[in-house]
Amino acid sequence: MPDKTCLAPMKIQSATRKSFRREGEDKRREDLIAATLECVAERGLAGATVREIALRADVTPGLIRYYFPAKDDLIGAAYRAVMSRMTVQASDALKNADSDPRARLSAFVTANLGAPIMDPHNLSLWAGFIGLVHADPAMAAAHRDGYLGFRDELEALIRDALLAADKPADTSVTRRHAIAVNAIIDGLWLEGCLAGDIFADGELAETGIAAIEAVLGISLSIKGGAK
Amino acid sequence: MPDKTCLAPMKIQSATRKSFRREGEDKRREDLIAATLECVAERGLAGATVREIALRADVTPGLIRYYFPAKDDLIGAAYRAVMSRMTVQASDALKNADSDPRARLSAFVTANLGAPIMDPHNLSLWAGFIGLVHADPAMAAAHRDGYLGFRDELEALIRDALLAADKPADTSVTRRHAIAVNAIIDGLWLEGCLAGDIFADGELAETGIAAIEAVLGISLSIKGGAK
DNA sequence: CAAGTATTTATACGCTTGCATAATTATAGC
DNA sequence: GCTATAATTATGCAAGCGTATAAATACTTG
Repeated sequence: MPDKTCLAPMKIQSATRKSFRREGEDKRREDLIAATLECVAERGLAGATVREIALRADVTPGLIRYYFPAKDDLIGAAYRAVMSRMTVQASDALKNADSDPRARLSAFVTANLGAPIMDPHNLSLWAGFIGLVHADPAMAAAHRDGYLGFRDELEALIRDALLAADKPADTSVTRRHAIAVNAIIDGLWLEGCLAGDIFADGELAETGIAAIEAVLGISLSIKGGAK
Repeated sequence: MPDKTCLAPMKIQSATRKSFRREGEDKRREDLIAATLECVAERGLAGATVREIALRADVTPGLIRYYFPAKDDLIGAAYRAVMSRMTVQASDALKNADSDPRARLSAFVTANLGAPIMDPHNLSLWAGFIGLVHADPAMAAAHRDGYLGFRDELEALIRDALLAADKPADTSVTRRHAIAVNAIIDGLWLEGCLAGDIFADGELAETGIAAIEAVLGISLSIKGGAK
């Protein structure tokens, strides 16, 4: 039994070696993260194997370890990417929004309860990661930061909206309101992601805004078209 | 190199063979499911391997396949067990509750937003399974059934509470209310499971009831201690 | 108490996984 | 253009996975 590994001439093997380009570090990291998200979205977290990710990124598995010390680091980076993407998309909605604080809160809610944030893929990703949070302290910390950041942003919007409606807006009241409104958004987001097809278009956003108006005791629509 | 498998006398090997008892079929299934839930709770879905589950159930891996054709069947059974357990616990709270519909709704909410339902382990389990729902149609159906069942129960409670407060309770209004209240419960449950330690005891339940009162426009506390 | 059967263990196979390491190659700087 | 180096591929390994199957054993039934 001849040892092919030693006997075979090197040049012959190299004829079929894959050609490649050197990409910038940032580009590669982004590509790998994007490929990871594709895998998770399509086949769940279990489908995001090193080999499958590499395949999607048109790269060899080994390269992943060149950019990420361990697979978990890539997974964690992907998680942060999803959360930050959703955060940015929601914040973007504010940039193009009216200047009235109530309209801004309304726009924020609508953005979170519509495409592309309210998407089954996002839920799949989010859920998959949450399942790990309990075991991995580092990811737990990352998650808590994201959650608190979201709630803080929400609390600021709520405070401004309350003030604009001449309502009291102490920290004690805005805190509790933020918790409740956050729950409404999260809960409806969940429902929409899980079974979006059983709801009419925009129904969840409307329901959410109505519920939030009730909780805050103010109207979020600017009557009379004030500037 | 002698072939131990063939040369070794059988009797010697059997000296260390594990002794066992034959349990009833139901008992074994329950034990296996319980062991599965332990694994998922402690180390995530990925930690629920056939071998680990068998270890916890004090059983050999092979036995699992005797009761469940494939591992996925066990996982699915475990998922259904969790959901049904939570549903039953919430319904139990109603059995011991006041007869006033408003108090019943209040008790239902409180039960869902406290121990043992609002527990990080339950979230871990739930999230892990949700990650699979997207890929597995059978589990997706199981999940949707559970969700709609919960919402239907909630809608009935809401209708009764509204009627008790002399408020209109058409299907069109109860449906939307059920969606909103469901979101509040889910959202707060989520927050509590993920970061229960940053909330005071009972804070989430109180917040939830206050928010629901606002949404429904009724009070859930029976003033004057009516029977 | 003997025989039969349902339950349980034991063993092993084939596959996939994450990770390590050495060989190769594209690119940048002199 | 040459050379050094960083980026990428290729190869392989050890461990763990789910699953298959045969042997062993506890219980049931007569």
